[in-house]
Amino acid sequence: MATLKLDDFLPYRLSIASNRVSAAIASAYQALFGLKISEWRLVAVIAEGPGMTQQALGLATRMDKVTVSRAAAALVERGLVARQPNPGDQRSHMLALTATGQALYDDVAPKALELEARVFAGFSPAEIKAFRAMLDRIEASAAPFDPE
Amino acid sequence: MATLKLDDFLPYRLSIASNRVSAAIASAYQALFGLKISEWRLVAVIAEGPGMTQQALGLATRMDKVTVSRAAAALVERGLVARQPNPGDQRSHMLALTATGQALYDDVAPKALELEARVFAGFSPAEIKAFRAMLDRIEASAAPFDPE
DNA sequence: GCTATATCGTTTCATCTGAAACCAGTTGGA
DNA sequence: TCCAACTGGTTTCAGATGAAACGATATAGC
Repeated sequence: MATLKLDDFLPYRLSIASNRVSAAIASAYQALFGLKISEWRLVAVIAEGPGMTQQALGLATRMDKVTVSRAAAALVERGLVARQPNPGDQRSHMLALTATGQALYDDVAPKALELEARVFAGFSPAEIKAFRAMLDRIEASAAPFDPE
Repeated sequence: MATLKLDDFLPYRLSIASNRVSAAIASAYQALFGLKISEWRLVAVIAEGPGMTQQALGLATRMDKVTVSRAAAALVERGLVARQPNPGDQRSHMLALTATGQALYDDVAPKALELEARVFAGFSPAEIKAFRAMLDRIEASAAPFDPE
């Protein structure tokens, strides 16, 4: 009979570790900038490459279009993001950071990197590289089940 | 100015990988056995060591007591778990698998291990060991932020 | 061109989640 | 032996989530 110790079950460990990290990040962003993770992700991607539609943002952040829609609305509401008309398609808009949004990003990004550094403190660059590579492979091998 | 590519941000990658794996497992359990992940975790822990209270189960599964309460109620309702009185404390019960519950567990456990194997296919034992160790360290270094 | 179908984004709704209030039972201190 | 404070567990409530329905625009086939 197969026996299974929950603590040895990798999907469980992965989930616990990920939830802890997410909770840490979420509360830091919320406290420091009033941003939810979904909003922060949008800001980061828009900063990388302005002028994306929500659909493109959804792909880039792997988030549901509903989540993107709500996060974008919140950012526009707060004046961090502006919508420009999309000449080629009137259903969508191009999103870009406002000056305020850019300033916020310039403020948030270092904090994010610092948090990351804190969580992964004590890992050598080689270990981090290996970890990243494993996440890629896991993501790929679990993707088929995930409709998205 | 610090720049941050979302795709290079480890907490993000960790979250995506974990969510994919969880989604895969959740849908498999739901389809095969009608179990949610919280319910499955309870079954696994109760099988390991019967006669635990919900409070102990919460610690063992790192789940909220509300989640444990609901999962336990569902399992009792389905006749997979039975509550025995706890002689030392009438507020709580000792939970154990029924024969049906045990049979289900015997059925579920191999499938779980198989799914895990599929997701982590292509990883050497050494890689898996290293990965597990990194998850432990991440969990520990993110824990201080997490009130639980 | 005109209609059928597909797509972008928002809204609705049903579900899930955990914080806080709650009830029942337990414990410690006067 | 009381009663105040505490603990195990359930219920309530408010917020978050995503599937499905929707409105508006785009596109393809005729």
